[in-house]
Amino acid sequence: MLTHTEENYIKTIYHLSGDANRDVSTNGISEVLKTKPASVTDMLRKLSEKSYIHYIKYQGVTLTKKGKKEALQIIRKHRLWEVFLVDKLKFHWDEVHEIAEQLEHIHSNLLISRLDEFLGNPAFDPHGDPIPDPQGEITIRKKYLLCDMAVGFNGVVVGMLETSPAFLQYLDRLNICPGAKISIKERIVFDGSLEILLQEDKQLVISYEVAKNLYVSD
Amino acid sequence: MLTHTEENYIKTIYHLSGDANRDVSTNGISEVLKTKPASVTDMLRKLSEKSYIHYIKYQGVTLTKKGKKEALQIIRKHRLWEVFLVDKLKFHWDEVHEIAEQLEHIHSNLLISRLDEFLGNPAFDPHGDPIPDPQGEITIRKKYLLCDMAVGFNGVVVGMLETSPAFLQYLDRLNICPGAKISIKERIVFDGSLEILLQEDKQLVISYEVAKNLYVSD
DNA sequence: ATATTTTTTTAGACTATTCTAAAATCTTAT
DNA sequence: ATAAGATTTTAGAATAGTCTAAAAAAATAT
Repeated sequence: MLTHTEENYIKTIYHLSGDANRDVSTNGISEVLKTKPASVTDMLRKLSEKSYIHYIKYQGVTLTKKGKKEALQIIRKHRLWEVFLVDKLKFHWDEVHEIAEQLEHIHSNLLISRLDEFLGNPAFDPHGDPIPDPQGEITIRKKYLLCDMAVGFNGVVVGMLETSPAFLQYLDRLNICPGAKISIKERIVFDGSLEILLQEDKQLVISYEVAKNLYVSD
Repeated sequence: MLTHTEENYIKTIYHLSGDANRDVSTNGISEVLKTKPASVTDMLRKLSEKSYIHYIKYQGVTLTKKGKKEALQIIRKHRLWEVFLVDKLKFHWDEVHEIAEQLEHIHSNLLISRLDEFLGNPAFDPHGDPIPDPQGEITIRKKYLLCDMAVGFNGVVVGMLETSPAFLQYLDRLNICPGAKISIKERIVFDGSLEILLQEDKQLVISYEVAKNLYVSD
């Protein structure tokens, strides 16, 4: 069984390597995990021995099939717990990450399948990210920047490019959050701002700057 | 902040010392935690330095006020999670302990108060044990062995003396579980067996041997 | 009261994870 | 092509928690 630390490294490698399974750098990992590169090297040797990663000295790492499977299980747990925290315990979608970071390390398959069922088998977490199924399959949902969509577009908010507290607070004030329904009514040519309809009832105007930082999907 | 290990030691000392805050032995702790006495000694020195326990070499330990407060918080978390697992995720009351052992170490006061609220501020866990309130106060509920109660008694099952799988499985077959309402209709003089009414609708007879191992409260 | 047994502690060592400092390797700019 | 700079690895050490073996203290039995 993996330790919390090993799980965190695997998860970080997954996030850094992206869908394309690109090579991940030692420094990159150390930055995310706030450890020194030397510590990362030690762990990489260990994970390589346990065959969770492909690792060649000085050349970066990728996850093996086994490692990727493990990463997806951890992400599945993390995102299911986030849904629990937001849907059931009324947390704001923006304050659940740290708690889910702890909960994702609870070991019990039965717990996770029961939780999944209890939550109604959600496909996306409160940030709009897909929740891997028990086999590690994820529903890929193409996402676009709102600013690139045409008048008449109709879809849902699935995330933000910019994640500074200032931006998130502003969005919150506008009632824009992941999962919110959004459609484009008009584009103001003068400054690129958009007139939108939110949740099918609130009409408002958002600046091009805001639209440039909002991911949507249809 | 305490580590998982430190929390486990504090919790164990609390459980071993009981309400009366009796002195706890090094060997006793090592047995519960399945570590060697030498390891316990090391940890006791550490917890003593952090003033969670009163510790004099060769004389056993008790919790300080600070230690007891900490223990009660951990127990509060453990028992609230047990309620969650049974009430919401449909676990059997007898299979939740190990998972709760992990969940009790999640650090977030907000999480626990939200969970408490979500569960309807329960006073007892699925085993019938009291859940400390946020200040660490516990509702003490006097418990008796069912065999000692008179005909006409009316109350609830709050625990078992014997906890072997065989006994628990048998109780399960009879639908006797903590929280179940129970009243005594008649006592058979010949063998001490009891005719009882369970959950106000099921009438059955249980042996003296069974009644001797059932805790009840009114 | 003292010898024996049990309990507890000390001393020294191991594993996991981290660190610092220095060496090795790779990349980039000329 | 090579020097300078950046990245990565190695070497050696620290901390938390555990262990074994042996010493010290307490409890017990005659």
